[in-house]
Amino acid sequence: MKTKNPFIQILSNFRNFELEEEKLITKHLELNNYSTRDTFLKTGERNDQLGLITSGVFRYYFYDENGSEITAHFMDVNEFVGNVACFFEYSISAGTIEALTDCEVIQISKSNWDICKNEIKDWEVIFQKIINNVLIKKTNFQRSLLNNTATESYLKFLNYYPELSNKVPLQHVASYLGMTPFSLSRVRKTISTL
Amino acid sequence: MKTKNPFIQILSNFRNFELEEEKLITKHLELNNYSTRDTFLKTGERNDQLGLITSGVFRYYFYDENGSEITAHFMDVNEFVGNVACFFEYSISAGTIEALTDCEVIQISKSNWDICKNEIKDWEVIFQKIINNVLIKKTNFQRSLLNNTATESYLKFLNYYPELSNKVPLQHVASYLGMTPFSLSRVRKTISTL
DNA sequence: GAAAAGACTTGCCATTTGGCAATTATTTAA
DNA sequence: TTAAATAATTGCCAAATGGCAAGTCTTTTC
Repeated sequence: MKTKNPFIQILSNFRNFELEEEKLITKHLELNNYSTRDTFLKTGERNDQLGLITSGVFRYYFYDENGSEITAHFMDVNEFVGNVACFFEYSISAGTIEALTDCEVIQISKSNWDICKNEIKDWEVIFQKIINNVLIKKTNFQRSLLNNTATESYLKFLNYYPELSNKVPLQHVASYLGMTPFSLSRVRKTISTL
Repeated sequence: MKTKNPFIQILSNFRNFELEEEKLITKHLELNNYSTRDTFLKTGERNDQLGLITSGVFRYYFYDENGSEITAHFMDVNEFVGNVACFFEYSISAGTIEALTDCEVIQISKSNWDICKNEIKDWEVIFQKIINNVLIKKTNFQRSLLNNTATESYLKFLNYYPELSNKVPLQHVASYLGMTPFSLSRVRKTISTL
């Protein structure tokens, strides 16, 4: 039996599709490869692609009011890559999405997405639910960072995203957790001697 | 001309409703009053009500792994009150929603919501979008707290939720921002002398 | 309206984290 | 393969925040 397209697999968690529907969806998807440091989306651009990561890691970063670079999200295997707010609202991205490793992505353009929306029942709701779940998870995690020490935050990160710590440079993890690279380096040292 | 029901008003930002639809929706809504310190939802309960706040403020709080009480959300006028994750998934709430002032709420039960879902086109998508927007806003705000000093965080809070600072006890704002009440008290002192 | 309970402020000191410079390790590019 | 650039570590000190106790102010309750 042929292995299912991972993109459809994710959607299938919310509803089963007829073979005809699967074909239609597949026809509107595109496989893309990114090398380390390639960008999926740049600041100021409209985000007209949404992709499911089948290998690799991306990060989303922007510059805050002091000009400091802040890594606000990581996007890992089996997660969607894209600035979802921009994708759905045709708005302009305030940050950049960059590949931290070589990546493979199954992606759909906004125009193809709109076609599927008209053809496939529940299409929009399914995506909304997926995004909702991601956001709820993310909000809860960020909330937990606010009331923790640096060490606790990093331990939670390790627990929450066990895959990421090996793939992502320390400086970006530090930024993501809201601490300096110096602090994170010290935290790691402390943890390693436990 | 009769003033529109605020609940329908909010939904109308996403789609216009026929008069018949509005009647149907209204029929499934209920007006409720809460006194200060009444609970909308308790830890361990299933959240089968979703409400639009027409006056007053609620907070959502839970106890973290150290047993400290953490205020994770405020819900103000024109926002929805409820644990949305629980509402849509019939799951059990990990925290309590409590009225911080006397409140008036237009609410809908899950069973009535389900009825509307079958009767009103786009019903589910509209709610998903509303929740999505709230979550995106919340995530961005929380993210900004991670890279700020206590004073900056409080100034952002004032800017972001200008109404709330007068209505909400200091201790809960402090918890929300991830600092101690002592620190927030000092921050306020500093700010007042600027 | 008085007593009690709870919330907020402030001082003092401890702890945590940040900032910067110097050093080492790792990655990139020629 | 080597030189250059970038990233990570570590020491030292400064700044920010936390913890606790005492005192004041506010709210609740009887």
